[in-house]
Amino acid sequence: MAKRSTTRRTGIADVAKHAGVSHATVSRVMNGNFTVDPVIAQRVRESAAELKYYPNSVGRSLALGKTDTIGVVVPDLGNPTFQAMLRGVSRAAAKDGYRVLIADSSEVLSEEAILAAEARRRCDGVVLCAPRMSDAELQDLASALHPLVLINRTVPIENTPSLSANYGQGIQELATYLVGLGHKRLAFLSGPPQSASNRLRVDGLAQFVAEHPDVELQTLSGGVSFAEGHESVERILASGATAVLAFNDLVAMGLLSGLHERGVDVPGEISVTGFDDIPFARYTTPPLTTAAVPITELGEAAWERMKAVLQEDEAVALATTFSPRVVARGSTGPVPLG
Amino acid sequence: MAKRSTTRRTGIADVAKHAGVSHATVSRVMNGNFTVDPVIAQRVRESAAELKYYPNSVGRSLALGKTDTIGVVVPDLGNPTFQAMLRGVSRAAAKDGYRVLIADSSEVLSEEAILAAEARRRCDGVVLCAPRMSDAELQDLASALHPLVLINRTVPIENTPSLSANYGQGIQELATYLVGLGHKRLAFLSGPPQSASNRLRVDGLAQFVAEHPDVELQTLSGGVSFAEGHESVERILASGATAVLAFNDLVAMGLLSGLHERGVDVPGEISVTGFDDIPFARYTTPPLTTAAVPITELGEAAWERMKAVLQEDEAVALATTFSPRVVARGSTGPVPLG
DNA sequence: TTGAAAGCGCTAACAC
DNA sequence: GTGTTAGCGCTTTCAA
Repeated sequence: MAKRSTTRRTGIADVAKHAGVSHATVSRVMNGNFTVDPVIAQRVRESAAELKYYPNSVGRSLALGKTDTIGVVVPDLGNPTFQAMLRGVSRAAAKDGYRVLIADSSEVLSEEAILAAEARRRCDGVVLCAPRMSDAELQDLASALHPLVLINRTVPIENTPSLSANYGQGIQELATYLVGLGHKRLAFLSGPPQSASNRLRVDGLAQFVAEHPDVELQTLSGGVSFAEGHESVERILASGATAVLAFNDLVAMGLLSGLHERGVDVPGEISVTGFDDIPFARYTTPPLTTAAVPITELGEAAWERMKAVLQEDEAVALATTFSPRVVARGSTGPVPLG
Repeated sequence: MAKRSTTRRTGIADVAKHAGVSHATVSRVMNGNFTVDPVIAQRVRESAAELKYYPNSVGRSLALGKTDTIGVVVPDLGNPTFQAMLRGVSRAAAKDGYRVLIADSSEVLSEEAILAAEARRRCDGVVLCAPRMSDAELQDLASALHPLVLINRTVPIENTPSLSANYGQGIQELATYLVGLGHKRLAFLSGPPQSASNRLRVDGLAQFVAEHPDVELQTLSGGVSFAEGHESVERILASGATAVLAFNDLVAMGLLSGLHERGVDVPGEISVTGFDDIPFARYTTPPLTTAAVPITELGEAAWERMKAVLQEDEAVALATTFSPRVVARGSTGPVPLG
């Protein structure tokens, strides 16, 4: 038996009694079923309005077998990239009457699978943003999570669409751009080793170096945050590189800030690139050259795929890749002389 | 009758049958009720594991009359301030086993009340972040929304706690700081007229000016975004002010960027302050002087109040105010000579 | 066109 | 300690 709160909300039964009809009829009216006599329908609507009746969505969900809600699991709600994804998913889903339940794993790997499973239990499907778990674990979980959509993680799983940015291509284009400016000594400030998108960058750069034997590339362990970029200034300067590819814009901005404090001229003495093109990138000093990842669109596309899976659409695109676009701004320039 | 999908998930009845007990016993075991014989409990757990059974949370919610979910309504998911609030609420709620459903009104005023009401129908309570609706509308809605917690909006409503930053005090402290540096001609780049937090700043500045007759203050209509800050450069320069109080950090950063492009030295020729202390504020060039609003803590506190209301705690603090703290950085300096 | 009744999956009071 | 049963609030089939 249900615990009833002190002041019960008005239910379908109250409206039925007030309008002098059965609750089935009220249900029909509330759902716009036109088989109801217009006069009665009107009376029901008036009763509903008078009693301030709104259908209880839990009861509705139970009867309908759907919640009109999807779960979105993100590694860190404080990260602008995931915020933008979330916003894309949320706004797109809202247009179709769906809501988003958020699950923030706070970068705790062991929480991720649990959160995802829990989200799935409450929702009609789940979107996993850049999941940190292993391929094997993801494969295992997939069937329990279905409908499942992956963002920035491509794993071939049946019925599981994925949307991702082509980080490998993006970083290659940035490198190409730098080399075009005359740079031969590059440094890559890498992200977390377990990050799939970091691996894509590493692989992309490896390919780039293979194709450009005259270019020297050093990889320095970096991180994902301002602070980590800021802290790597000394190591970057010691590396002798004339251009730095930072893992992302945050790291690049931290680096820019650190270089500025040390009195190093950017791009006069060293060029810096970011990755993502977060909103702030254009407002750094100098403005940051970066690879723009259409991250909000990725989120929107994730919802479109989810919708298709929910509608059991047979023709769901499986893996979709978005190409980053180099945005040349002031933080990069010709290689310094001498 | 419920629409059943092609592959039904395993329900409590399946486990009951498999373990040879009643579904009530399964329920007891799943809820850690210790009145069950340990041997039987173990058998049930094994059956549940084997069948990969997880309780359906919609059924659970209906029976228990609660969803363990709260709704958070924000005016704009793209705004760092609301992102930080959301993160605070979400993480704090998660620690107590609650999840957050997001509702982004995209600054569309007419959507706000609808979204809030809809969120309330699906959740155990709602948190309204900086609601744009009128006091009257908010009053009307409050009882339907209860349990309700307000962030950055103080309206005396029974049972409705509110958490807010003291924007009036914060802007006065910034003004005091600037005047301490010798500035006498200030400009305020204001936010949206309908924003409650803007009004608090305006009122705070009015009081400040009243107490400092030697200080001249001009108010220029600004906005909330980078772009709007960037666009106001000319008007700021034309105003003749030696120090600018921007509505928030975003506007200040846009302004900083515009001034830099125009070759105006900050703080040599003009001082600029922001408001909020968003994560990027310390990384601008020069680093931004601002009033730090403990926004994530506001979100966390909002959850604590919500929890108290949900537990029908009699002693819920009603209006809690957080004081911003001036963070002096490089974007402000002594008034220029001559 | 409408109402009675079953059922969605679960919890909890009650009886044994 | 365990099963039976009655709901939680809604949708939908079926019969009238």
